[in-house]
Amino acid sequence: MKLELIKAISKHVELTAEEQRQVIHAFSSAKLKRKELWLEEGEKTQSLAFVVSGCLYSYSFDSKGQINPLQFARPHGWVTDLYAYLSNAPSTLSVEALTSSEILTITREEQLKLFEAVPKLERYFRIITENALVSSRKRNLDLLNLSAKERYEQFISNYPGLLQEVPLKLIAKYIGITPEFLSKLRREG
Amino acid sequence: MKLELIKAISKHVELTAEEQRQVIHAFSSAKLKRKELWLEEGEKTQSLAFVVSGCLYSYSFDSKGQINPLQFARPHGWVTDLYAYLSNAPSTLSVEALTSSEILTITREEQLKLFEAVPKLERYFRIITENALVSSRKRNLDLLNLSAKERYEQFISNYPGLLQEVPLKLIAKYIGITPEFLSKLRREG
DNA sequence: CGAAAATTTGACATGACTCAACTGGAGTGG
DNA sequence: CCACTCCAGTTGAGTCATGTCAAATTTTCG
Repeated sequence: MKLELIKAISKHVELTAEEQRQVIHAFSSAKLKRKELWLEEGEKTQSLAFVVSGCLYSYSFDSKGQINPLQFARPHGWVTDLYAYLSNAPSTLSVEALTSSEILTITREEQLKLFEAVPKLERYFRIITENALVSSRKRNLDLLNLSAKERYEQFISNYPGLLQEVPLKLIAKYIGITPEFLSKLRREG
Repeated sequence: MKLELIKAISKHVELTAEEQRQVIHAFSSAKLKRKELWLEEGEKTQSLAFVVSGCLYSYSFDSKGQINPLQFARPHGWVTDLYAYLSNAPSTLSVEALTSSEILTITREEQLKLFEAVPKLERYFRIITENALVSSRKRNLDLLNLSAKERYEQFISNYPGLLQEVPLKLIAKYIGITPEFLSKLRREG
């Protein structure tokens, strides 16, 4: 299963056999059942997860205590509370498995060591972070400019298949509307 | 003025004198007057700007042809159409000076060469991209969870001083409301 | 000074929310 | 295998935050 990680990295930088060995060595693997928490709000673990299979999502709680999904992570994606991961603050997010999932995890400390040992990885993480930034800014734009209905349609086309795995109320929250209103949008087609 | 760039980079990675020389060599400097465009929608320049002094902002046009600000860049900040910069697509954004400004620019091609010559810079750009991603995700959350008034207050505290330099209609668009409504919020205090 | 742009105001319209009630399917225990 | 519960999803009535449009006012700057 660690091969998936090497495959993902190889899309952006080429690793020698020795480098691959070091990368593999730095990660631990784990399995999660549906609804199992990987990261819980308030923890201070500083760990980053690569999704091999399944689907996770990160969320916070809004002012009314409702779940507020932030990011969905599918195979070959990465997930954590980035701010907490980088700064060693206690996590403000939780991360939970939507379906049973396999992940590979690395601690911040291990990652920094790995950067020293395999500097090419700086490039890999620079690139995926750049891509994540492009998506996040795109999302900002969509939130500002699209109507609720357009955001829903956008979501469907951005995450084909997620509609089957994710309860509608999470999708509603993710696109910034209430479940009731999403229900009406769906009825009207 | 290129010293400012070295200063900014030095906050995250240490450069030798020779590396500093190479960095400085790769950038060109430019001055912009108020309202002058640095990057125009549709161009294919693949250039990245570091702000030495002044203030720039990037924007697109919304469905009604209104300016839609995306990012404000102040001294020690970076700005470009990131997607176009990375992928060599024609730019969908424009970048304009809000006040007379000094900037340092580098082309994508030069930047990639520079990464080969000074690998430490991969780290620098990884770090600032990570930070930008944290901010962008924070902004997503704010857009989803805060009321118009709260977003305005957030803006004021995130960008102290920008209120003086930026027309209110741009601020309104940036926080996702109409200038009329912003006007009402400000009256009510 | 005068024109153009930015900001403000007010009347009215509407997209999206709230709340409460209802429906239906998924699990659970007897 | 049924009865029960529980939660996700749906509906509808009423409300509220924010938008629209048009006009008045102020500011900016050539």
